[in-house]
Amino acid sequence: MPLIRPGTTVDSMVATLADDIVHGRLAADTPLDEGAIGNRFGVSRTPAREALRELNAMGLVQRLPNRRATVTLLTPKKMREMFEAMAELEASAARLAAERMSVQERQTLADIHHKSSNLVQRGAVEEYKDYNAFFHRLIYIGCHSDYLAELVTTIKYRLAPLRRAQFELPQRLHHSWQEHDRIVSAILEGDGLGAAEQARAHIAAVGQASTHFAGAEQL
Amino acid sequence: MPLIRPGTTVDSMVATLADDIVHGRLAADTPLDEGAIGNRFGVSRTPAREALRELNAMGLVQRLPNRRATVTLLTPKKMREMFEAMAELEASAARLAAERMSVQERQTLADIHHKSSNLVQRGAVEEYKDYNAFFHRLIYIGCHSDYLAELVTTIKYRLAPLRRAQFELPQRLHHSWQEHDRIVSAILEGDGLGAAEQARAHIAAVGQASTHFAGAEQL
DNA sequence: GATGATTTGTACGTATGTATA
DNA sequence: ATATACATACGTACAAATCAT
Repeated sequence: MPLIRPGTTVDSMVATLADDIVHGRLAADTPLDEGAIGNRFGVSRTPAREALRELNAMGLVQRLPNRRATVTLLTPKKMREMFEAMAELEASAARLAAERMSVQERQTLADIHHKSSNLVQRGAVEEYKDYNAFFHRLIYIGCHSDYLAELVTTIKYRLAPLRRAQFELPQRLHHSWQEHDRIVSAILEGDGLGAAEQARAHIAAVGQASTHFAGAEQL
Repeated sequence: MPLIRPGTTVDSMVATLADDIVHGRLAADTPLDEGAIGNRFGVSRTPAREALRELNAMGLVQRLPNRRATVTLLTPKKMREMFEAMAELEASAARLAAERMSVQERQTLADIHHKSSNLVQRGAVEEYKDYNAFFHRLIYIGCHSDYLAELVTTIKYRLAPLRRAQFELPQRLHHSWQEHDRIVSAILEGDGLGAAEQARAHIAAVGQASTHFAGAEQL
């Protein structure tokens, strides 16, 4: 008997479709027909319909009564507001991490951060993306609030299609590392306010770099 | 043709059930049978099932594969984390409000706040609850971020069953007003950091007062 | 444990609402 | 503007999983 329950049909459909949307394989405004979705996964309309409802609740899909569902189109205004909220939550997580991280946790953060300077010098974009995800995850863990971590992770996920392109900008890798450096310093010093401020500035920069490619007007 | 679309069956079921849960008419851990829910609203299992999925996405209902859904039971840990996240988001909203509110918006906030001191002196608990909701809404509007406002509103909604009892504590009305007073002062002065700090402290106090009745151990 | 009752998961059919020629 | 095509909303049926005895 498996300890992990065999994910239901709908769950796996949701996971696949969410991934398609977040990776841009399903473009914004694409109509999502219940029947077509069902066919794609070899099931009837019933589970397809439930998957669409779930995706709608996540904000990835738009649903109106008696109308076809469509992939959510983020307006520039909404993008800015989501990056702003993400910045605020990252700032909160960084502040709490500065106050609450154990010695061990601080050590690990400092370690992986310093090792990553190597990636910047080599211009290893793909590897840096992985490191970057890990860096932020360490802060979420360090803030010792699963709920806060979940909130910010959810927003990040929805913004993933935009954030993906940021490291194509020249110098962005370098700047990102420097921003991380300031966050790490503040956290190691236990400077909560400083960590919050640096984290907020970091995400603001990410937002700038990301929306630069999304055709969104800057604030 | 109505400008407002006639909400679907599922939507109204969700609204009713959410209200029942949030107002405590459906206690935590109550099993929610698909068939029973359908009967209650005079519909078949299909819409009932979709309503439960929706409530699950909102966090109000717990669903496991092939098992009955139940009303979500908040653990003390989760409660604390939710109040903490709410405090952080309220702090962010207050900070942004201090920076962005128009003269008119500041005027309105100051007005209704000062008028409310009357309610405190009269001990008008029910009226104070209404004023309190309005006070916070003005700050959400003043932060000029619909998305941030939506985030904090959602969390507040889920914590409503706990928050409801807070004003039963002796002196809580009085303290609440004083906390509001410090927030208003900071906002009127355009002191973003101060407003954030006071808002955070306010929600922390709300959390203390609320969980006091919920049997949750204090931090 | 095995068996019967209950409940969920999925398929499919029909009615109704929306879009399009 | 009407009719036709099409998509969704909901009901019903049955298989599979879970629970209770």
